[in-house]
Amino acid sequence: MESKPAPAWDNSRRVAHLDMDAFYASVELLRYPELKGLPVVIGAARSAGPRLRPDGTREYARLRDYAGRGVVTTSTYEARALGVFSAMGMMKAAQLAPDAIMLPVDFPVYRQYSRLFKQAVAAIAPAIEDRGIDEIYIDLSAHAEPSRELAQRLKDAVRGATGLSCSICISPNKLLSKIGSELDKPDGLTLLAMDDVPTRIWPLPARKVNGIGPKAGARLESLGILTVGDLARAAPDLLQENFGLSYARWLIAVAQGIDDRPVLTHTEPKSISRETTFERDLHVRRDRAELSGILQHLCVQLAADLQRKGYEARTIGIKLRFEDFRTVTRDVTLADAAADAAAILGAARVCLKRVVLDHRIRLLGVRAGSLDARHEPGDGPQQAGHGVQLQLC
DNA sequence: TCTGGGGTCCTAGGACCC
DNA sequence: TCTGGGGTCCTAGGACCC
Repeated sequence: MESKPAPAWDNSRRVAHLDMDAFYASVELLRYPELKGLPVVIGAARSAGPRLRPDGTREYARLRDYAGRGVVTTSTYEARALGVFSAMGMMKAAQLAPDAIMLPVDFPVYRQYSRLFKQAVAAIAPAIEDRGIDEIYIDLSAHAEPSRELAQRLKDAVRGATGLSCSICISPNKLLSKIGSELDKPDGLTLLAMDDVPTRIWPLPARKVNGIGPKAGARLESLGILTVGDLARAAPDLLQENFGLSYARWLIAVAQGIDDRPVLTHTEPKSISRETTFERDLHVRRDRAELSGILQHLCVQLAADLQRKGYEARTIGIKLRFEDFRTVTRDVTLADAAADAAAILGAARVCLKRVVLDHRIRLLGVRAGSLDARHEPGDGPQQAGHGVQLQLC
């Protein structure tokens, strides 16, 4: 019995990527079925939901009525057909689709549906990696059932638990499954094997690869590399000159569909943060009181998050975004880990003093990093995140 | 019509220690 | 006086993702 080194990829692995279709929008359509078939845009956290008319029908806000700094969180496929996509400014979306229905985001409801679909999947396949509210990876290597049947069973379970459709791809790794789950959206079911890479992956734009973002995509394009296939044919030296050794190596592997990352069923958080973009840019001196109050509020919220989740932080950081969109961060390591608002605020103020404040500010954030699991209650005095005298700036 | 909020990972320089 | 290499921590910024 010889022991062979692990191959660069393992065809015996089976990994699924499951992605809910237009998740927030689809949840809203369950609540407001009369909106089915219409362009609907979810965003505008500060706006109100639909109003009930005296005759019992609902009156919805239109995108044209929007004024503010929000971005589109999700849109229905009908809105996407009009050019409205996630992360687009709501004001721009309003230009493209003024008559589209506008709804505020309702995270508690989406989280509830998120739990429902993940529980339904877990009942069939428990090795799940959480990738946010609307998508997961699933390690199916231990299952015997053929991929198509298994994928269909997962989709049926999700629909049964939530009434919602999802798209799923099963392949030998996370990279391919992530790409594949998009190929047949919505309500998709895609199976990919390593042999399919040249025919099904190479024709795709390089930007479809998870990890090739706007910057790398543009750089690749400037080199004449438009598709994954172009990437597979690119000279390694050219890639290394432009992206550095480690990213170049990763690009080369990715172009062959190679990805060894395991499905991580449990991870500890590395940081917890709170930030807010103001409705108008604030002036450091003239709006000092308001800024102070916002900083204090963020610290109280962050302390509550830490305590609820059972962590304390050894570093505290701030984030500022100026009116010109320039972003700066500062952070400081504490002598003792902390989870209380007063300590966080004190550290945030230390950070703030290290920033030259010569522009109006549009965003302020506070971050807790280097997290440790907190001692069990009863180990010592725990400070509450409220009721403390907070003196600011 | 300027661009949310919550994260992860990587790079890189300097401090500091052995 | 000048000269090392390695390891780790701290800090800042940036790319990327959902």
